[in-house]
Amino acid sequence: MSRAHSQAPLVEAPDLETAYEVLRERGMRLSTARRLLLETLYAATGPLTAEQVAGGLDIASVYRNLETLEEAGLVRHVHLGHGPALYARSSAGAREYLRCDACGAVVTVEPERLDDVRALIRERFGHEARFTHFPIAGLCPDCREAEHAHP
Amino acid sequence: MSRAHSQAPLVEAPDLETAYEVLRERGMRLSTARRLLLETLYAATGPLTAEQVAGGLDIASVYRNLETLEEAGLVRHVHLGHGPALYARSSAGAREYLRCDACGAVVTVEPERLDDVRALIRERFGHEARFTHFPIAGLCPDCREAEHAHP
DNA sequence: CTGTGTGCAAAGGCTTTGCACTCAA
DNA sequence: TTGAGTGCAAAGCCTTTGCACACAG
Repeated sequence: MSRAHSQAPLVEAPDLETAYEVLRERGMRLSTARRLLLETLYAATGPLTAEQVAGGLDIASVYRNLETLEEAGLVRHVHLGHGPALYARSSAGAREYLRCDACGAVVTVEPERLDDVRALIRERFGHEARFTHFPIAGLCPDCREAEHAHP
Repeated sequence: MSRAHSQAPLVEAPDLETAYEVLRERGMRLSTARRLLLETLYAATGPLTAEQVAGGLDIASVYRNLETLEEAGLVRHVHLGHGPALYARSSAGAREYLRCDACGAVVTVEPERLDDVRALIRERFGHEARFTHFPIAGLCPDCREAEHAHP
């Protein structure tokens, strides 16, 4: 599956032990691969591709597990432009993204900083906007200026 | 190429003849394939996949031409969720999109209706948001309600 | 011991590239 | 006539699936 899914409810697991506990509670096995993925994601400073997070594990298992961990609410993925999806632990602070179409620069922001944007969109369209899975696309300050210079 | 490109300046070509004229002015050939693609896109009521727009033409040529026509400012493509990109003539009225992550529903809106959203984002982040190439993702009214019911 | 999770291999969906031929200008 | 544009075939990138084996519980 993984097509057109609403996001699984996020789980607060501030550290690895808690994350393992979440898996146990769900009756999921704590395989070595699973531990490794979680370790990598918990150590990472930003979102990683499946390949980056793999670290020698088979890529098919990596995708399967990332999906599973996402269903468990421990992991989230985001599509930044073209290229592969990026994965991160879900309890990692800032979780919404802006991305420059021109240079690819990505800004991560806390959800609260987009609450009034969300409110405006919701008032007008009834749509509950979320920039966690797909970012706000557009032009970053630099590229906007550059485009203004050479139009 | 086609990676991380800023959008080509949009060209107003309200009808096929004008579109052909644009190509001529650019010194581009009016091949049968090119005519066919433009005819299909100008006849379409909504954005189409490369395959839908192909109509018997070789898919490689279709992609090549869609890119070329996009550079000429006559065509634009949008990525609605996963799945293939969708192409449309650029001078087709409404041009920004909202999309439901849960059910896949797409709403097309005129750029003006997002101007204040854009202003808010721009004030706060300096980012010039554009929902023409990647939509505003989130939950449509129905799915938001459904999620509220079974959380 | 059981069946969940694993690696390996292969396929699948979308898109791009290489190459020789064709046709618009 | 000539090189921009074409179809065909193949590859490329990211991701999923099928299957037999392995290991957590």
